[in-house]
Amino acid sequence: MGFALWVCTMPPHSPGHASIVALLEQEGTHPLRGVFQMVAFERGQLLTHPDDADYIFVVKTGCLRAFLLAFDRELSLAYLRQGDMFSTHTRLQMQASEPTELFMARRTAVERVSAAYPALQYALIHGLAKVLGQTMTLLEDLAFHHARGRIARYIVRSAAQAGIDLQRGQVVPLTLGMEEMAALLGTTRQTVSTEFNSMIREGAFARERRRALRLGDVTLLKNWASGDAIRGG
Amino acid sequence: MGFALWVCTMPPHSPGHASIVALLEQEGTHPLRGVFQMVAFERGQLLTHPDDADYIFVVKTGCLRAFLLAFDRELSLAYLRQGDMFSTHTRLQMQASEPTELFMARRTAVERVSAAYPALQYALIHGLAKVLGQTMTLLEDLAFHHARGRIARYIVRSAAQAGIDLQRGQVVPLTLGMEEMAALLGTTRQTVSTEFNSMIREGAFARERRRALRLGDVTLLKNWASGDAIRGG
DNA sequence: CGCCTTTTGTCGGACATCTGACAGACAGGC
DNA sequence: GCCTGTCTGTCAGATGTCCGACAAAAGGCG
Repeated sequence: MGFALWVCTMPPHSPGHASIVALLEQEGTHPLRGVFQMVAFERGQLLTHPDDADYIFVVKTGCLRAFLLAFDRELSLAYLRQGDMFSTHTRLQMQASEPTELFMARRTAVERVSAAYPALQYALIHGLAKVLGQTMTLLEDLAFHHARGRIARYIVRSAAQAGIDLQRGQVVPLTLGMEEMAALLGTTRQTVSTEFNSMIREGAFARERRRALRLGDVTLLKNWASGDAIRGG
Repeated sequence: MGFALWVCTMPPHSPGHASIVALLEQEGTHPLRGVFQMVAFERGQLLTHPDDADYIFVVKTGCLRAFLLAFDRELSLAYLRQGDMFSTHTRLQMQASEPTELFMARRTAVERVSAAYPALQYALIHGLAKVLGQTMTLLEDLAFHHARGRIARYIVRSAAQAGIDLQRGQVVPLTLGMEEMAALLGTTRQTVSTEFNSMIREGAFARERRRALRLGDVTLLKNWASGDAIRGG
């Protein structure tokens, strides 16, 4: 059943994630309910365990931010939402970026039952692929793009995730504020704010509302997203 | 069989990798030999396939460099050596950094037989974990450390991989030259060269020979590796 | 509607790194 | 031993970003 082979190749945004949540939400004495417990987190709360055990979790509602932490800096790697599955026992910190409910289970318990539930395996691969994909994107951002290029790439990704074509007049919802965007793009909120407003002044887009923008000259955006290498920023 | 669950938790440098190469090297009509073919690459040669198919490979001899490519910049993620298994169908480019022999198989064929060969699954997890671990290290380098810190961390890792304590007088072999080190640390060879020589002048180590150094004041090295955040470089 | 908290915008100076260029050292081949 | 190719060392100037600080805007609550 070498589904791990897919980790390297699977696109992160595959459909069908709600099935694992539906499976775990079933009432009664469903066997999985004995494996997973539901835990709630407030906004800002970290995912920690005193015994540092190895848990697998599924996001039921809300949003978890996976990030690296060093000194007093944070680098966000991914935002995990409903249906996303991942592990606590990594180098990554996890924090609820809004009120969040998780299904949690010890990894050893999940291993015992996973062969009988393909949806579990599918969810894990999907979660891994999502973080891996975002990790590669982040590496490209940090190694090859200046701040403006990273912002442009984030906007293009946000449009794609919302199923919106890159055309003048379209409204692109942004799920992150300035500070969160800075943490995801590996820079500071001052740099993001300054650059973002400069891009608006150059006509690439306009501010529609707090967390949405209306596209303007999309050629500018595309050029910044693709052509803006560190060379000749 | 949820061994994919281990991807998140497994330390990348686990023992026992030679077993997969020994298995694949067996003579005669061993079933795996029908799945894997041996391919040789010259130094500098890229791993490409005209049909862009999805292959799994195991390094038999030599070394493959996995890297991201953008414009004319490269960012190395990992050097795969004997026993390391990985996939061609990722965003990563692969290049032989010395003459190299691989066992290669189509992913679909590997999936059909992997349940019968735990060594295959083990090798894949190990390969994934190695690249993942190195990816996290690289993200920490790029996001949190200046050039000097990255060099110090690379030296500390090289010492650990060679089983050498960080003590004055010890000789640490470095497997990479300046240019390769720069590509692995996400900077330029001029920056690495300038910084490396400055670290020598400050007494952290001395040049033993072309690709080895003799440790000096290891407190300096440790401080640079751990304390040198982007803040207050 | 006013107040408080949070988020965002902007600034000048400091710092880290990149860049193209050039020169020297080293290794391998003839 | 010489030549060539590769690798390494160094430089000055340019560029991008960070930083602490301060102010303004926005949102939520009573």
